Amino acid sequence: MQRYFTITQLTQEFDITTRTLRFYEAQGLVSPTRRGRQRLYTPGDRTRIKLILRGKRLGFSLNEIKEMIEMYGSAPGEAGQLRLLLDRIAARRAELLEKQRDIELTLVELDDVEAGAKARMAVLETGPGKTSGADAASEKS
Amino acid sequence: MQRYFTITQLTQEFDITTRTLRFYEAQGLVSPTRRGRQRLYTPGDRTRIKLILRGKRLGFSLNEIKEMIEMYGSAPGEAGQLRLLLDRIAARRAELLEKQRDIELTLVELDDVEAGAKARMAVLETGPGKTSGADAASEKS
DNA sequence: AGACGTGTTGACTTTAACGTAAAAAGGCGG
DNA sequence: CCGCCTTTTTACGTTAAAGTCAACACGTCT
Repeated sequence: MQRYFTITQLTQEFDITTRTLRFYEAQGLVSPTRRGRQRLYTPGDRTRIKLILRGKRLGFSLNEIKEMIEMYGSAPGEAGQLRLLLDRIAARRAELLEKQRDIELTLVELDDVEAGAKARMAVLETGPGKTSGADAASEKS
Repeated sequence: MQRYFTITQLTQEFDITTRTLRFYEAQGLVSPTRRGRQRLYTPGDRTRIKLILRGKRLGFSLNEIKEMIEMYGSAPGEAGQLRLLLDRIAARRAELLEKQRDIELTLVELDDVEAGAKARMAVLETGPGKTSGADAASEKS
């Protein structure tokens, strides 16, 4: 079990550049310890990086991701702070649910396009008889 | 039933600026017709705009969105083109499914954080007895 | 005709998220 | 000790996606 990761190990694992990791550090998203000048990433840092990349895949900005990560480590004690935290959680959850709906809609549409394409493929293979005019433009509210 | 939308109608409906719509037009994402110089958006243009915004919410770039929209309108006839189209559809679907998984993971984590916060709230309300050391840092592979 | 609101075009600026290049500092094998 | 490699720091460049600003073109209300 390896205690620390070097920067290049992580860049290879996640297919990113050193520039990216240093940039994330400059933005306060990770804070690797140092041996002299050299950065040493703990397994904890590594999971934070995974969280960052996941956030990016979902289209969140680095600032938003930073907020979310800070939620994770937060143990603010005070009641007002907790209320605020709960609000932020609710907001994020709403965004995520919207994204879920967006994805499902998009998947359905992709299915439609694929079905149409496959139908045309079939026609081409069996020899073009007569072009069927089934063109679903899908114009809803 | 209104035949056309003006640019400001759409900016108000979707909460974007005129600059944005003109930019999308410059990128070839929409092509409103003109009455003189003025842009007139059809219901079809309007749905395209909805598609664009949905794509943005999912973190796709305008170029990616353009590709996807072009898939929709595509009836390329030729077999090679259709193969290529099917490949692209498969690729997009894979991305979307990954995003789905990412979202589900994130939702679970949000649930965790929320549960922790609510627990601390409860302690604060009933009067702090003794701080329970149940701190789930969640360090998985 | 004058003023007003709305729309258009063009140019310049901004912001996020890195890329790229230069120079110096360790560490390490021969 | 020397050369080589990785890492670091600093600084400037780039790209996508708009924002901002200025000036001009319409239709129209009065």
